[in-house]
Amino acid sequence: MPEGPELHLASLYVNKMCQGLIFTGAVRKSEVSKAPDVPFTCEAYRITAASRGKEVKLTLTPMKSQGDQPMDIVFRFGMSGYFRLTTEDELPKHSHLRFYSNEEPCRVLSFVDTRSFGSWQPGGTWQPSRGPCVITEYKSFRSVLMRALSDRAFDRPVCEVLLNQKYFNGIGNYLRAEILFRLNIPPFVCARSVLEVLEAEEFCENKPLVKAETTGRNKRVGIKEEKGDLLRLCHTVPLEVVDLGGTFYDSEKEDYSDFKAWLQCYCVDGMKSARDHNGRTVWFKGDPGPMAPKG
DNA sequence: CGTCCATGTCTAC
DNA sequence: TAGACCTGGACGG
Repeated sequence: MPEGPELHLASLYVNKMCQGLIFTGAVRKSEVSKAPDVPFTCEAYRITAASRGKEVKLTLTPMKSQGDQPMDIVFRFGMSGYFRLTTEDELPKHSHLRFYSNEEPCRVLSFVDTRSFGSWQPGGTWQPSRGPCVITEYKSFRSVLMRALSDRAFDRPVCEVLLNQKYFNGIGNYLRAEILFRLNIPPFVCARSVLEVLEAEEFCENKPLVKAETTGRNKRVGIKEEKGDLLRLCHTVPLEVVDLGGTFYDSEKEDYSDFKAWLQCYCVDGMKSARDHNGRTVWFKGDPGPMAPKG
């Protein structure tokens, strides 16, 4: 699950489910987790969440200022992380970090991570090597990127650069496929050649967001960029998944059918796939582009 | 039973 | 660039 949209949905989930809840006691770690202990204990505290790209920050806020300090914990989700609020009886398998409510019987907010590639950092801040969030910081995402095009990082194929979290914080393997597919951009063209022709942000900021279903009039007139350019789609395509959100993140039974129906390219029958230079599968349609790995 | 694959980093040679 | 870190589901024999 976890690319930018899932992390953002996770923050919405925590804020919704924990609104009005009071948590108490220590933050507890599973026996098997090798991640750091969270040295926080408090009689009564609240939990709120925020997301930035592929990170979620939980803020634990003591209710009475009796010397207890608030604490931030920054999570990365690896390949399988998510949050769930359950009763103690129904703790999910692989619940690795737990926050206990003061209810009777109590409920538990769990960080669940089957494969344990995820991580957390108590007292943490957003990872400095990661750039602005494509979902929540679009404007600065765009300006940072447009000012950085001389970076050798952009010598790489665009499909690989889209996974570089220094510039595309929140984009992952399914989003890169969906975004490039929408614009018919071959995955293995040089990233800089795609990006250097884009307009500076002031020209794009205030353009109205045109929905995928355009009017017949727009089609007839042939308005250019009705979908937006590559950077705009790095914002709007993840937002589509966020809007899908409730249906698969919020429900108890994991139902991916809406999400699967939303995918147009990633793992879709009839699409091509190839390994990129980092060994990850990239999905696309048509021409792979000139920088495709040989063999 | 086995092999391959997975929405991601992270680090060592 | 290759391997490490993990669990589990799909599929083959």
